[in-house]
Amino acid sequence: MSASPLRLRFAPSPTGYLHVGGARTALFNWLLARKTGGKFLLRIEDTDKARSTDESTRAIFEGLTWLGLDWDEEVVFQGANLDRHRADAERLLATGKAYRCFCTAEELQTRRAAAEAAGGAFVYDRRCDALPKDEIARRVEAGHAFVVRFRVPAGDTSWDDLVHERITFPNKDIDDFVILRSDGTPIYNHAVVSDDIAMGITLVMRGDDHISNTPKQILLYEALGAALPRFGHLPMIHGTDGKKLSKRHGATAVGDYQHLGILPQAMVNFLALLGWSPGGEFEEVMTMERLVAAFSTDGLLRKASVFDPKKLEWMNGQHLARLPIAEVAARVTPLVVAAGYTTEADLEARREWWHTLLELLRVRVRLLDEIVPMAETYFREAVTYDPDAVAKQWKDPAALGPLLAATRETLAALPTWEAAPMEAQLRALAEQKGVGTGKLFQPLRVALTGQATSPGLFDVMLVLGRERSLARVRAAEQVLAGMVAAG
RNA sequence: GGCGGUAUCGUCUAGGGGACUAGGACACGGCCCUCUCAAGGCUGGAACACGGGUUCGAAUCCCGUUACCGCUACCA
Repeated sequence: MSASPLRLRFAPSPTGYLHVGGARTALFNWLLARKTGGKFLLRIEDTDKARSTDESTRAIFEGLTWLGLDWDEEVVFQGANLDRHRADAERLLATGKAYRCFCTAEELQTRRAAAEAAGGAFVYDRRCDALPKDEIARRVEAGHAFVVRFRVPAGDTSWDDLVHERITFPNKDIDDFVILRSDGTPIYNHAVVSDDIAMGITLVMRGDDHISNTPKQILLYEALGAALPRFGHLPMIHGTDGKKLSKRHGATAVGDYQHLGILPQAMVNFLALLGWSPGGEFEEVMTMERLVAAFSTDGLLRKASVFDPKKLEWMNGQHLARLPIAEVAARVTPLVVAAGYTTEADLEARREWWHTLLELLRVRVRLLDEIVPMAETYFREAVTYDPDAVAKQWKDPAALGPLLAATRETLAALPTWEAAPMEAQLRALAEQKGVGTGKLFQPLRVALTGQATSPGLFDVMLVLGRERSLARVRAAEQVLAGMVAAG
């Protein structure tokens, strides 16, 4: 396509956390940069001093890093470019592309209210543009406050959007917008254009809530005599109720999902499929590498999509099941250590055992954190019995006690502690006792784990080890005996 | 209100005039597997917003309507 490498950017304002919508925008820019050998730049739009915080800036860095979206070159802080923004505005003033406006915010507010009351749309009437030169000079001399307004020329402004087709705005519908506040700081559209020009951005890919800003920005590029970049407007991401995603929908920051136990690769995969499709038949579960290879602006969709947490969870389960076990261990180890079950050194010492346990558990969960409670019983000496499991599986303590005793003796008699002979002997025992395997295995599961559900029984006994398994069965026998005695 | 954008199963999407009795995925139901729970396999219900055109033929092209979303600040 284009001969020179693409220069793309993600330009969030640090006024909150990294939102999933922003993350998706960043992802698409990153994907395209990596796919085409272009650059992916990061610019922090911190010109709104009142709302910008360092904490938010950090959250953006952390969020992007967690997702694996690394940026090229130095981070640009918009606030540091104030002098250039001002100089560009001065240049527009000098070339007659912009003019000073002395109307106060209060006056404007009143006129706007009046216009709306009359049922019409408010457009600035250019009264200050009609001021005589000497009057302007007099007011400036007298120190009257003024803003700088861009004089929107007549005509139409249009562009070929990368996602949409051609979009056209009649200039008459565009107000003479302010580019410099009375305190000399730039307004968004002006700062963006000034910075995008300075950064050499060749493709502006952002949310489609910026579509109506685009004609203003194009006009600014032209007035500044700069080459136009291409524009691409991505659809929004909505909540399950079809409304723009917000706090009401629960977790909206990527950090929220990180703490919920979502894997970054799952988040990336899920987000990539919101507003983009490789087209045709395709496997939905993809690695970063595959996404980069498959990504193309041709597959960009125009319709807003709904963020479905259920599908994200499913996606996470898929990635969790495919991840190399060492990576799963790296992520779960801190969690079980934090839960107080064990220490990192202990897990390192019995790495193989730990990995075996994780293999058994990971396929049964969708979120990383869900592994933690499941793993607990394998770290404890004694079993904590789940009341529901006991109520369901230990209904007949008098009959069960002897059966578990027989089970324990059978297991204890095994020359080796291996799954196959274990299973063969226990099945034989069930048959000999005239009970279905379920009638034997289910109560035994409760005896071994305290739970009604668990990985396969023989896997459980292997992980537990011979001594602990036998001890737990014996403990269960005692509990059952107590139940019989208690009536 | 004005301007702009969008419109395929509940959700994510395939589809770019005939291959569509509209395909896949998530979710939901059933069945299989089975010591439980998952995973996996099979399977069921479920959609082209509406109305006009264009065409031999429209989910696909055009127009209108409706709905939804965004913008409409000396916010970003």
